Amino acid sequence: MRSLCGLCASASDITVMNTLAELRQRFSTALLDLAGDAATAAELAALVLPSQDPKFGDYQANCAMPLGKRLGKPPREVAAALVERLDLADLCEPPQIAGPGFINLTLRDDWIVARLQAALADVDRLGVQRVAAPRTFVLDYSSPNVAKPMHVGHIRSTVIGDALYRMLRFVGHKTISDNHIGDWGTQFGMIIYGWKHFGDEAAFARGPVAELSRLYRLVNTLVEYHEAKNEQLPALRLRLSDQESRAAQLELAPTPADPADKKRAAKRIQEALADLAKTRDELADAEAKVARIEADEPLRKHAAAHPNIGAAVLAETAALHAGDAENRALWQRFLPPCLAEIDETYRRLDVSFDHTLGESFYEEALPQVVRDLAARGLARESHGAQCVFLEGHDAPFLIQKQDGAFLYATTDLATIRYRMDQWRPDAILYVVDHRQSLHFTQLFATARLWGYEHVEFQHISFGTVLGDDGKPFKTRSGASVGLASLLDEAVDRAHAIVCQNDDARPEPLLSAEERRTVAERVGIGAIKYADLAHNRTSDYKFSYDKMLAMQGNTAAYMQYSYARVSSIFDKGSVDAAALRLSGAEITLTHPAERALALALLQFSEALDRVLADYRPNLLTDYLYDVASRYAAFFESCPVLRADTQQQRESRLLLCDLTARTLRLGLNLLGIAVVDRM
RNA sequence: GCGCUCGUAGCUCAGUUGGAUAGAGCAGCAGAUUUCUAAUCUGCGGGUCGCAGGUUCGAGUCCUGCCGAGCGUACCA
Repeated sequence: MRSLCGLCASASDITVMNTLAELRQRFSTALLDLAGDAATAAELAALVLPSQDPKFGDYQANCAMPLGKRLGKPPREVAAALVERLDLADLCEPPQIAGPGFINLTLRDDWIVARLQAALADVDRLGVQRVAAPRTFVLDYSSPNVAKPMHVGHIRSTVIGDALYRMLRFVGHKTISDNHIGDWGTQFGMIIYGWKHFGDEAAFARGPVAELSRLYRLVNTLVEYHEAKNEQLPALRLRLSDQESRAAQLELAPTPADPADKKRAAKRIQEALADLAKTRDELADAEAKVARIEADEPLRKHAAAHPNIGAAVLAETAALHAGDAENRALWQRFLPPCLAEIDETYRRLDVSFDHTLGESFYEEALPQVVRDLAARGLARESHGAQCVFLEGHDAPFLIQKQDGAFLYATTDLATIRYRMDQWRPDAILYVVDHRQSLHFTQLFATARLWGYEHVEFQHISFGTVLGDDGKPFKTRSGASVGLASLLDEAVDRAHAIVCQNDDARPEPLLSAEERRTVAERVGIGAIKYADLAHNRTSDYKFSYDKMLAMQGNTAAYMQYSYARVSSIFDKGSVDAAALRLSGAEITLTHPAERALALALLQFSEALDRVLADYRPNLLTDYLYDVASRYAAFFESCPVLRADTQQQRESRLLLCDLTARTLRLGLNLLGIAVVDRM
């Protein structure tokens, strides 16, 4: 229960100064003698929420219904008693009781304006307060394998992790990002083996990473070939014949008389046929893979010359781990260019890390981890492996293999110990795809048994990036898509769109140089925003057309909205900074002004919601709402041509705050804006 | 077999500890441009929220069962 409380307190108690928090505070006070105790009052006060429909006001309190039930009184009566006790006169119009006992709240315009003026004066933070009790967060995200190029699978972890890092830091927490790269695994065995047998010194000199990825691909192909030929094909053929006879048996069995049994039998046949079809597909794939290599003369020769390549690669890896001088030297030589390559991708993505402590960093600590867990009776031997058996799990958590090698479980445990010793965090967040949830459940359970009880471990899991066919995003030939080429494609498409639109103008706005800058920001932004705008836990379909669309909830639309607002200041030769200091005031007369103002007021509430459950899409939703309201305002409220000087200045202030809210919000998501596009 | 995630408009997706008449974009239809950037905006049509029960003042949201999809499930990470 205590750990759950720790969870609830997590990152969400951000500011007592936002409107929602202020309302809840006032309700909490008013509820105290109705509810009896402070805890119940706070719980009920949490039922004050933004209204979902403007006709119910700006906020609504839903607490009278549950409280009425608790007290055995009609909810409307309770609502009336509550309104009686509320001290909201400076904040709201008189509360309205509606329906079964909803209390609808409409903010006073002067209160909204006062808040916005304060936000305007706060250049960097737009009035968002820092948390009262900062916590220390370690964020673990991106974590690519360095010996192979980053691919589409790294987008979500990198982009979501970076956005959470930025937001947590912005609201005042201490944040430490640590890129747990894979720099010590089998993939290095592959390139070491590849270098020794197929390496090309001249090619390495020309382009080390290209040469190393060639070696990686070549060795991987050969390993997979022998695996397919020697293990997969026989196994699949065996399984196929088993499944064929089972399906035949089921089909021949007499149909049961009982309807329920009959249905079950039919289902079993259906399942057997589905299994059969799946096995046939797998077999066909494996056969095609083998055939492809045998049809390629150079590959066929390599394959024939290296029949035991799989074991040999593992031996090279083991030699590296054992301290073999030659392999260590090669590792030392290969690692820097690999790191430089991924750094280039991070530079383009505008992502950086405080630390990059990969698997190799923990190599020496691993034996001690196993000894320590065994000494405490947490780990024991089973089938020759060292295992932690956990309640509620059939399979144990393996921390050392039969052959003595360590696993990523071991490294993760060593990493936890290092991070706890070094940084004493309150929370460690792992931004890793959902398929690893069992691993993290076991890892966290083991870490707690190991003594790390008072730290919040969170697996920030996310869904898969899918292609058009609804299957994991791959190239036509089935290879994973390289991240660099993905970014190139998005930027190229963005460039075409930018040029097309700018050329269509009577007077093109942008130089060739500007077009390239805009395309880079729009293209990269599109990929990041599409990722962040989807619910973290669901899969989503990757589509360049959708993410680069100008309508809807996309980076391009948000960036365009920003550019449109900015252009007003250019067009009117208005110095926004000077205007802010001029004593000009916001006045809300038009409904569209008020709707925009209300949204601008709620920026910090949106951040609260994001960090309560680490869901960046709640910020994109908010920003899209701001942009939509700005569009409505822009249609119906002339700014530069306003009726009076006072109205002109008021509207310019709203524009200024809109622009800065969009820019800050996008920056917290790791997305850059442009002044013109 | 067991476990986790999911099923919302023709398509892609939102939906805040359970809140009032379930939203957005695309696609379809109808409009707005001598422009403050139309790369835009406005309006219309479109839903048995997989199915069936249950909990309650109130269920897309929680519980149970079923149907369907994906993922995981002892020595890869």
